[in-house]
Amino acid sequence: MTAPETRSATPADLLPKRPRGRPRKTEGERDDGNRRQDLLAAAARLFRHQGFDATSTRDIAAAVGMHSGSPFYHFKSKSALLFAVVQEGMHAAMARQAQALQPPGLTDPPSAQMRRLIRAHFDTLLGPGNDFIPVMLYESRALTAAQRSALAQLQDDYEAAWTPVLQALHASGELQAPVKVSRLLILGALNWAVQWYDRQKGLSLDELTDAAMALFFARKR
Amino acid sequence: MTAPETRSATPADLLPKRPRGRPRKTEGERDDGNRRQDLLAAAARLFRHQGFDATSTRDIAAAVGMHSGSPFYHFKSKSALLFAVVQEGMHAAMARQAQALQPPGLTDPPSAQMRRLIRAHFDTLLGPGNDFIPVMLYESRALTAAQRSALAQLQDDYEAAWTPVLQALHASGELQAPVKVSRLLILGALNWAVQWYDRQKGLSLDELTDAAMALFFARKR
DNA sequence: ATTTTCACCAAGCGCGCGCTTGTTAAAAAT
DNA sequence: ATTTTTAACAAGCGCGCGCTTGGTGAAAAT
Repeated sequence: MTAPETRSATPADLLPKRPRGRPRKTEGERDDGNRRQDLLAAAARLFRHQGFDATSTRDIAAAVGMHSGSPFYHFKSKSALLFAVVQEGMHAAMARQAQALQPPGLTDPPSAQMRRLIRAHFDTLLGPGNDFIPVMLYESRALTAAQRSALAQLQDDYEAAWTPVLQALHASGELQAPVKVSRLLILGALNWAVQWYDRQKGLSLDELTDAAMALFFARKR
Repeated sequence: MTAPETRSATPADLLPKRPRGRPRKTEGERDDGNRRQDLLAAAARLFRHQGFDATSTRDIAAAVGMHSGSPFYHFKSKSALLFAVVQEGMHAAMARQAQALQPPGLTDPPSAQMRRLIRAHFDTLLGPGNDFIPVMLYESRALTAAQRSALAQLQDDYEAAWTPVLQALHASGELQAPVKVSRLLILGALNWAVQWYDRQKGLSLDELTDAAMALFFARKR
């Protein structure tokens, strides 16, 4: 009889029995590391909904049909896995932001640029399946000091893009509060939406963006 | 030789050796339960700075000079201790809010009422030694379902006070976005300040309140 | 045909955690 | 003077955690 691990409730007999060894690399197709991606996605989902500490590496392994030790082949520690999640999230967020700011949009009025920045931010935060950034916002305390400062660099880059647009809005009188503290308060208002926004509740991301614009910026005279 | 507990690094010999038994109740003075208060304050501080899961009940006991099992005399579980912390925080917050709204302030303009609401909220969030509400905002996931719904009731009461003031500001044109989503976005912006506000950094709570008012509300014409 | 590499399984170690149980000393009540 | 109550100590149990180590079958490289 094959003994289950320690006393787990997930006996080996019930697992999908994936084939061992190398996966097929069909016709030069780059299929490399897609189990790693599976682990990242599962970890992000679990970290988001139960928190980092309340999620065991066994939970993550089970979610992708592995045994408890196997994730450590792909990530050298649980915290390295968390870091990979937040890094992935930030890279996606910056790609989405770059798309929102790319020409020809750079030439239209500051308020239109701001609307696209906010809309992109909501996509990143609240779009379907986007668990990576919520995890970053609420679980990064579990990172090591080195990982946290690497993350802070990415966050600075992301937030820096907001400053020139806010300065233009301040110059035109549409933004009445100081630029620096405005950026902090505005991003706070947006980030907090993770706590209450529900996609099924009839408020679309476009409507939410409209509300935010109306709240923060005066109509031009 | 008195063996230390299990393998702890806190041998009984090094603890302050508090007197056992009942504390003195000097001349009818109500001194009851002030060790319980010590535990609450220590737990709030530790929960805030290291998170609930990363704080052991041994940490909390050590912070008030107790042995590891003693906190369970005052609180029947770690999560009950967390609940007591957030409950205490909410009661203090509502008392501070009631003071901000008490007559004769109720008769002055909505914008002045709103300023006092925001200022009171910042006191609750960012005032010195106020760890209770930050713990509530970021650690309530560790509560049981029953505790969470009891907490939600208190939060609803607290937030309900904002609605009539926002409605008045909307009616006068000072608030341009819908009231309901405005309340969510505004409270988000304020709550997020816990993440970045630093009392030593030269921005006072009054200045912060000014900035928030300028950001959210248009000057009356 | 043989060797090497990859991606996992199988088993379990040691540690720190929340919490319990029995005891004790001082204060309060009788 | 005796009993009861209070607030803690002393010791440790059992469990689940992160992580490790050795093995193994299939694919890839030679």
